Amino acid sequence: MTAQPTTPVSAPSPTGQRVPERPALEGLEQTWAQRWRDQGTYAFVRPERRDQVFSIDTPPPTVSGSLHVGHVFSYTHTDLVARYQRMQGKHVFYPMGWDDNGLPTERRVQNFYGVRCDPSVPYDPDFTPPAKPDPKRQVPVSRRNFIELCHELTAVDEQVFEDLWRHLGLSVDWDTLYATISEESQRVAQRAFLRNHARGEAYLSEAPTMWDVTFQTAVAQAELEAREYPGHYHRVAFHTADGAPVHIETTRPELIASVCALIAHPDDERYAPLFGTTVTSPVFGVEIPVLPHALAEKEKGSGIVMCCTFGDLTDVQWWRELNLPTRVVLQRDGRLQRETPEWLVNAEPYAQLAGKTTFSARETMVELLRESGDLDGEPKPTTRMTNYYEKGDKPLEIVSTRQWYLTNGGRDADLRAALLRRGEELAWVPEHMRHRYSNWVNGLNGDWLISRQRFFGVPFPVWYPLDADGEPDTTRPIVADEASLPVDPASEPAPGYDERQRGVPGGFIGDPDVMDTWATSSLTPQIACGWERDEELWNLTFPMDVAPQAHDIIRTWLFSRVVRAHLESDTLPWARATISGFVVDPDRKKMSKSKGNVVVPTEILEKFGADAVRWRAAMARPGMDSPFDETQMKVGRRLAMKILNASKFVLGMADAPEGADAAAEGAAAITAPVDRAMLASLRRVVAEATRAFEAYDYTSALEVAEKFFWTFCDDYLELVKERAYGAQGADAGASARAALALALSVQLRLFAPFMPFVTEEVWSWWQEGSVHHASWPTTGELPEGGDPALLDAVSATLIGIRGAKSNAKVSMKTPLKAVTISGPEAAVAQLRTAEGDLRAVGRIESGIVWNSDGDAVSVAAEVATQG
RNA sequence: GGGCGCAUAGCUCAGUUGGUAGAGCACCUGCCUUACAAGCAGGGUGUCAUCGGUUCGAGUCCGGUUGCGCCCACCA
Repeated sequence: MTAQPTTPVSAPSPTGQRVPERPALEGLEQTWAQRWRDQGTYAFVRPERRDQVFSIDTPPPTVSGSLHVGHVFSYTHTDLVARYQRMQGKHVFYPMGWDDNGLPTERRVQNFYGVRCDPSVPYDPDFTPPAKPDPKRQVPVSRRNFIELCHELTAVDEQVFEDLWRHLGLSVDWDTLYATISEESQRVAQRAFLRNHARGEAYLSEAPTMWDVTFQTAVAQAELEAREYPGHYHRVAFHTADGAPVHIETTRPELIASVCALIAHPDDERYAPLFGTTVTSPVFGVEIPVLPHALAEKEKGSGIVMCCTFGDLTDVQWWRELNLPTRVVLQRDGRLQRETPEWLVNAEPYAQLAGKTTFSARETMVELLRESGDLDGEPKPTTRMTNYYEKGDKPLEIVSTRQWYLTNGGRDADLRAALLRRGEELAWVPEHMRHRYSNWVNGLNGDWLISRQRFFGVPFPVWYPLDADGEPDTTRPIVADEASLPVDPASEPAPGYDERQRGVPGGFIGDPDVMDTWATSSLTPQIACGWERDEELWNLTFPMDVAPQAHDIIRTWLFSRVVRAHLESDTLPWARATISGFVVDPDRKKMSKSKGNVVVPTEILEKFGADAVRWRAAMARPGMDSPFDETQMKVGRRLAMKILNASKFVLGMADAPEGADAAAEGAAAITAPVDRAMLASLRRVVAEATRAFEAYDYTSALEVAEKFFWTFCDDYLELVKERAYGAQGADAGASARAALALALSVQLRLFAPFMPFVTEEVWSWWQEGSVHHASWPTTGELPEGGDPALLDAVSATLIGIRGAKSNAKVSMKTPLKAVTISGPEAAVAQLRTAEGDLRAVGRIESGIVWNSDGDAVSVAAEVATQG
């Protein structure tokens, strides 16, 4: 047979759909994804009250990256909760967003098209990218051309993402799709910035900042990543006035031209005599003060350290606290400046360093030190941890620049305490993840640097007046009017000015920077919920109910949204944060492109089907990393297949619409004790699954439903099938059929959040509407009075009967004789009520001896020999 | 160095308030059973990392140790 899954070949059901003769998983995803799309199954319909809504702050994936199986798992986790809440009658506000703004997109566009942005190039309306991109010779294009290419490529990427999410069956409302670079997002980001600025929370400051020399932009603390970096300790001599050497150790000899002090611990007796005196630097002969500071460590290196502007963050602190001179030689492009610094006494050697990168300058400097005799011994190899931009591949430098900052508690104890309280107020799933939040907030060392010297991002809605000399006055920024947002100060004149005054003395210039991606994505609740745009939506959805994310993003996205909502609305942005773990490779290593251990989600979706992949995702509890294992996917696929087959069997059993109607008619027909026992057992399952879901423990909800389902199939279904066919008379058959139909209805709904495709398919065979809008099952639907113990006793008896046949290595249809069933008196009494079913399933030909004895049910029997 | 988590069957993991250790996978054996062979039935498998404490009783509670993972800090 090659029947398609929905080909009508079998008994008609009440809805006119039919149960296929050979149900199959193939094709279900396409069929149902299309139908959900056409019918707007997951559209958000606005109710009257906030408490009727469940709103989700979906993480907008970075579209310039690729989705891996970890995303599939974590987005599935959110969808499980969304579907559960929807079945509980909530109007689920479940938007999707694309994070397409920012440096990652720029980088992808550069590589994909072989171009780079050069703001000095004029716009070319007919520009076409090179046919064969050459990464070594990127074509310079205007800012506007570059941004056009960014939009072009993100549109393509976003379609791929959407296709995957639809394939996976995410029940998002695609009508609420947003993008972080969209006009509306820019408007929200600029408006929020203007309000922060007006309240003094956003401010401009000139300060040493972490700087990526490749991307030539400042980087925020949250984007740092410490990596191991190989280097060498160089033991270098400075000299006291009488010529005695003072040895320091450094891994960065190329910065000796930047040295502004030597520093030792105040208690360090070795160097105490030098405090207050000066030494001269090697090669350059600069007079350097020797100063005490508690941050110097006696045990590190020689105990005395050179402080440069700027080698590391400790240097910055010393420079600030000790009021040291600023002697910068390192430029923003990562090279030493060309002009010889005026403070060098011996200026001549500097010519050999001028214009070099730190790496070659270091080599040169070592040679210079060797020649002057100030290098003591050979450089010793070492490995240290160094800060990198998480997306960069060269160590960060520290340069002094003017940047926009947003208060985040890093410099203000009161704000920090308030944000820590927000972390306490927030519900966390799992609970222990709240420590990561407080850990991060307590470790902040400054405000949030939000400006980036890049192009594809939200511009600051700010201009600066130019004085008579054409110099910008950054102390008097001109801010945009809220009504004009979004605004691009690079192409629109400042309020009160004419475009012709741009760049001329007495005129204005636009702020050239853009906001960091996080400065926009920190506002996803505001963007999605219609802040200042749609008051009704805002009141219905904000603060949101849940913010799902992986644990790597607590310090960035999660924290930054808390900051924004706190500053703007004096509230948490959502009541609860749910944290997913990672999918790691079988060796428990993080998946990454560079390791080549990434699993591509489309492949596993094709191979096992969305329901199976979702099943596997649901087995990963919140916050738990889980190793990728294909064999686990097969288990999910088998469950999906079993649901199809068992459902077909149950619905076919009815042989008439009666079975289907029974679910709606109620439990009156269900009289057989074993039927009532099965439903009583299911009643417990419903209670437990509901309790689990309410605690966001979708894994337990699935486990309990699945465990019951296999018992239902293996024991109950086998036990009652002959009776259901009518072997024990009309009433007994009706009881079985009604119980089967009710149990099927309940179980399909229990599985619906996990396996939306297969449950929807089966539902369509015999029910009206979507199972995803059916109500979550309640204990009230299931009749009281049954005793689950009877079902347990039946299962034990069946094991005994089957064991007898299995031991005899005969087929299960082999008849039994001389059967004795033993067990506790109560169990035996219960089992006798199911005698007819037991005889049928066991093919018991003789009488049964009932024996009230022992503390467990057991069966003794002989296999009837052939002939 | 600071924080958090984990350690239970070959693998992945459950184990609720302390009361004789569980599931699935894998493996072995059998069965083409009228929904399902991508199926079904049956089968055994453990010094619960380690040391100590509390207790009549500890996988579970308390303290220490070891190992692993993650986050943060760490450029002399």
